[in-house]
Amino acid sequence: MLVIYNTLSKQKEEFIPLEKGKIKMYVCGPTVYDLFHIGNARSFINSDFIRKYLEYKGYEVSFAMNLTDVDDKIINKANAENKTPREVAEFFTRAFFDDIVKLGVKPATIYPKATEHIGDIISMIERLIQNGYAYNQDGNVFFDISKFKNYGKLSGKNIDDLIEGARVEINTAKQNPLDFALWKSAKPGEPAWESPWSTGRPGWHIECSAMSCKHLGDTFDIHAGGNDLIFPHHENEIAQSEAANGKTFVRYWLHFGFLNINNEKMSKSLGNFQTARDFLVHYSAETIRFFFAQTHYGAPLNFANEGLESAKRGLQKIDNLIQRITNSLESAVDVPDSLSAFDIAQFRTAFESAMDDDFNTPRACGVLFDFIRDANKALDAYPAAPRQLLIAIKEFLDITAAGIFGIASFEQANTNAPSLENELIELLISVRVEAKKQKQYQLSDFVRDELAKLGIVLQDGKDKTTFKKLS
RNA sequence: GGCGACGUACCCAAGUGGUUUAAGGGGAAGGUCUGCAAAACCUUUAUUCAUCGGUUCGAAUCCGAUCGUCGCCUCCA
Repeated sequence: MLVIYNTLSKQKEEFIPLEKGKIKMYVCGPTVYDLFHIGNARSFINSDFIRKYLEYKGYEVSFAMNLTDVDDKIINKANAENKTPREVAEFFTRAFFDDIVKLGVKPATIYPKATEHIGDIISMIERLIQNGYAYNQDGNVFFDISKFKNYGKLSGKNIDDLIEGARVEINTAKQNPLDFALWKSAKPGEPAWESPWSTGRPGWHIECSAMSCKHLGDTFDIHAGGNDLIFPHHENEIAQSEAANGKTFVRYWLHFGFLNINNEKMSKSLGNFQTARDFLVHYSAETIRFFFAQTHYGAPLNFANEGLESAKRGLQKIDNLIQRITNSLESAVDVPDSLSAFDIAQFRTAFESAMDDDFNTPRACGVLFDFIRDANKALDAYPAAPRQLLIAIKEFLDITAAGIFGIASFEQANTNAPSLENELIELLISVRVEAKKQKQYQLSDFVRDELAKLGIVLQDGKDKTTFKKLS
């Protein structure tokens, strides 16, 4: 049974999709005005874990992620760089896709863009006005939160407290300081579309409502995003969508904890961020994915060098087993009963029960490492590598480490399959073995050291020397 | 000011009433292997869960207080 913590109810709930076997899922995507940072990457990668696990469970997942390509920040950036907002948006949209692929994130089913849904947005606003939830003030349309009785149900805020809070800006055009813009009339030079109210552009929140409803339906299963979106963004999405459609908007809300740096939220406005692109110069995608997987998606996570180094080393344990399997598969012998001594099904069950419990990736990682330890032990028990056991171990790793987590890869494992390079290395190894036999240790150490300089590490085993290429 | 989250070993981090006298990763120590190393693998590493009270047959887990950290209330994943 899959259980998900729902922000709306503040508790774990059994997950039952609206339509059997199918899941409609929406994650708030980027505003394409800059490269995204690793804090943003945390949301994308956590969504990726969740999506891949749901697919592993056999669900057909329709996964939509919006691209906000019209926004103040894009306009500002364009002005600052003497470009059109469209050029800025297109440039960073491409950059987004490049980086997401490098991070090993499976592309969403659809990436709706705000600028391609202006018609849907306008018709949703029209419905809101018709239903009495919105008003036009000199070409600006605002949502009237006093008309929506459940306003605050997601974030647990009450309207009076919010009004008292000193931080709500007074905007005289609004009837209530908490009302928010659905449509903004454009200033000269800004991107703008014709509408019944003014030549202008959509407000921030409405695009998500219009696009998610269009592509996933008026009611859909999962909506995820960063913790900071709970209020006001998601609160406003609920108000708009439910006021326009008269139906429950989203059934399960999940929110990602922040990536902190020096125990402070990493954010564009604080300037304490590192772009994902820059990060990938120093570390692999597998490292950051594993680093994220070791903390629950909802908990805050401090981004520190120590933690990344620790993740990087931990990953080697997985790689070593993959390397071991890849190398020994060729010379493996048939041992049909080799499976009986090692109960893989038990690990599969443990892995699933961890993931079924609100996508508990840290616990699932624990299962993975228990598995690795036991798999090594099981293999040690055989004088020659048993094919059936190797295949079963590989299968488990393929599903978990390589598949759902994307923190390891059999494709990238360096094989000792014949290639000129590998044969040359083998030749040097046999020279070294010969030198060792004759106790010419100076020569054998020379071969070892020189190969090490080339990134090839020799591993003297019991009766065979193997090698490993460092990437 | 309002609302909320969190505080578990040297570091990171699961566990939220008995199967846990607390998973897993890093680190450290020991071992196997080795000419020596390295790598790899194996083993060990918290009677204790911020502090103090309380509830309970039984708590890291529930309740209260205290201290500390962080977030939202403004754009933000």
